[in-house]
Amino acid sequence: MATMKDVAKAAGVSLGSVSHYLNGRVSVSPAKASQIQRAINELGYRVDQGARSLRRKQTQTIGLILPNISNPFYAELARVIEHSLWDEGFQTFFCDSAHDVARERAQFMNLLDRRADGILVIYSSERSVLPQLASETTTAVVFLDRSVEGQPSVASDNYLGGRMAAEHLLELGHTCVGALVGDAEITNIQERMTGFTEALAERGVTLEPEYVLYGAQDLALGERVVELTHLLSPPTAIFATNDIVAIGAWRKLIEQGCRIPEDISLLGFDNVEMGRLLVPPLTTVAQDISALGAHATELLLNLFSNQLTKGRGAIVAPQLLVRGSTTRKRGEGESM
Amino acid sequence: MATMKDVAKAAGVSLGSVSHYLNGRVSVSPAKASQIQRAINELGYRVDQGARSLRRKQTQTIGLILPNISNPFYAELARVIEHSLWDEGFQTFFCDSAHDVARERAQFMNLLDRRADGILVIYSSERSVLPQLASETTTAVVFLDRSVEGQPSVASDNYLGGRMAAEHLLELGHTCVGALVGDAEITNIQERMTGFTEALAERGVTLEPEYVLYGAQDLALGERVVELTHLLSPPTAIFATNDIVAIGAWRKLIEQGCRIPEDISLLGFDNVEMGRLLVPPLTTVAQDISALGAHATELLLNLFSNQLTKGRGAIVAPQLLVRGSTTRKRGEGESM
DNA sequence: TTGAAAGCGCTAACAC
DNA sequence: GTGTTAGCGCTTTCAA
Repeated sequence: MATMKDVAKAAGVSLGSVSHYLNGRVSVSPAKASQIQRAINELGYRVDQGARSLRRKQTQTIGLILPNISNPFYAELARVIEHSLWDEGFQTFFCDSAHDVARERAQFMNLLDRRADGILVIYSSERSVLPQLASETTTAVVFLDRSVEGQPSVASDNYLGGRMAAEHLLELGHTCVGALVGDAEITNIQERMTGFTEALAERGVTLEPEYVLYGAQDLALGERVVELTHLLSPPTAIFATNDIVAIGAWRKLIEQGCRIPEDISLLGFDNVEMGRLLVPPLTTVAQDISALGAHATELLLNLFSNQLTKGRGAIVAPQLLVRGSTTRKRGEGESM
Repeated sequence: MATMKDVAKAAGVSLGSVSHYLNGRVSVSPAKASQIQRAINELGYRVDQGARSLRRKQTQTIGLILPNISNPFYAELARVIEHSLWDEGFQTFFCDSAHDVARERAQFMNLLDRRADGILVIYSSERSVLPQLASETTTAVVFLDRSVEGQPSVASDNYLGGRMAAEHLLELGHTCVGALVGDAEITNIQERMTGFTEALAERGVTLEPEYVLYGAQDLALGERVVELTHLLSPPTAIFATNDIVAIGAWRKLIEQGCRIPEDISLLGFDNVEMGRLLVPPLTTVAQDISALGAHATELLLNLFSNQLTKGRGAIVAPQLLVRGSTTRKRGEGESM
């Protein structure tokens, strides 16, 4: 592969002139410029970004660590992030941690070794060591989808989202509600549940412990919804802390011949595309993925270019999307 | 950040010894080794992979270009690939081309500039210039999910998959069938349709032009399924060339009060997770994503490490997954 | 075993 | 404007 030296020789100029021509910071005469360009074309010369990075001490790369790219919520976030990063001239190093704390740690260190200019992380679990590692490095790190104490982080207002879910159900007249809680140890899920229960409590409704099921954030948890419908006095509405769980519940309920929303209202969180496609489509608390991604990349880029202070972050407002899976409690009139 | 030079000074040894210790190819005395290790710990030294790459002329990075990470089929493929690459000591540069030929081209060149050891590509459309660019570079490139003439490529046996779909429908007694064809210009889709129509033809069934709808590979195409059901003699079974399209059709049919599979059988291709979750679950021709990913990474790694010849590739067998969305044609007996 | 030194491909002072 | 040069952090030959 041709180097700058080869180009200089072919064009009959000095190495420095080629560099100047390429970087445009120091001007070169039109005559030399065209000679250089011709040599570049002839040799098919391409700058070596690695060598350039070594000198400039800037790699123009960003690392992205997330738990599972097959989760459509993370995939969409990754898409948005890659786009804005690319538009800003950065390449994305993609790391799928597979919900594995050790792997995640190794990926983080690897990113540091590669001198990534910054790292975006959606950590895998509360046992993650990344918040700790982030506080020990000088590399810019932004946490996404979870709020991390003392570290820059960008997340939805999960508490508010939880409240929105509860308020929607209350307005529809539901007073006996259940919940499916996936990955309850993760702070964002806790915030959703706090918002949900507090809003219920304010209207005198309590979420009874036997009406709450805990588990991993997956379809299997949703399918356990039957444990709720088999209760003596089954709930008339169910809140799932994320759409995947809600979809698992949807599937099980339909299979059991249960009508949604006539027999039971179902409400999710995230606004994954698939929820829209169900029949009936899933009512959900939508996270603004574009805003999440935009804020995260902007914050990260500011962090290492403008030397912004660490510890700042952004909270993105969620939005209730009322679709077909929730309706007024049976027997309830139209009056509030 | 500490450099090797700093470590050498702190340990009281030469720069070379530190390098030797780190790389383990030249042995150092136990005494020096422990001094060096101590210095490394004290300084929190981490090797600079960029500098190492410049010397070794190997970056241990692979580029992955795909049209849209939000497509669950590509997401799953990306997941599998990132995993095997990581296990082999490679980092993945992720590029989402957004189905944009110009963008895809820029990403490819960028990967070349970064001296990625290899590039894995699922190109965006038949107008893609990547097959051409790949033939002009010495960097290892493997095409995925599409067969490219004269270039190493890994794909499913789409022709066979198309045949499987047709044979399944024929065995169920369907003789009046329709098809929803997404992205018809892409070779893999053409192969699916060729297999499908040929297998039908062998049993004397023809796929009439008015029973075939063309469009982009998305939900909207699926929703146009009503154009088929409104025909005077509507098809009793429909083949969608991929699951996303099939899901769009599923949704529309259910909405219209059409019963699946009693009124109409529906068959997809890919085996996206969501298909399994519908009620009834979608019968589909499954692509073996793990095998696709494993073959692709293995081929790519061989290409630049073992200097294998270009032009080789792999074909992965698909598998018919009979689920609830297809059934025997109404009025047909159990006999074949 | 150890260390000195050349150099990977590039940038950016610096002097002309 | 142009060329020369030091050096980014590392690997690797080569002598000692």
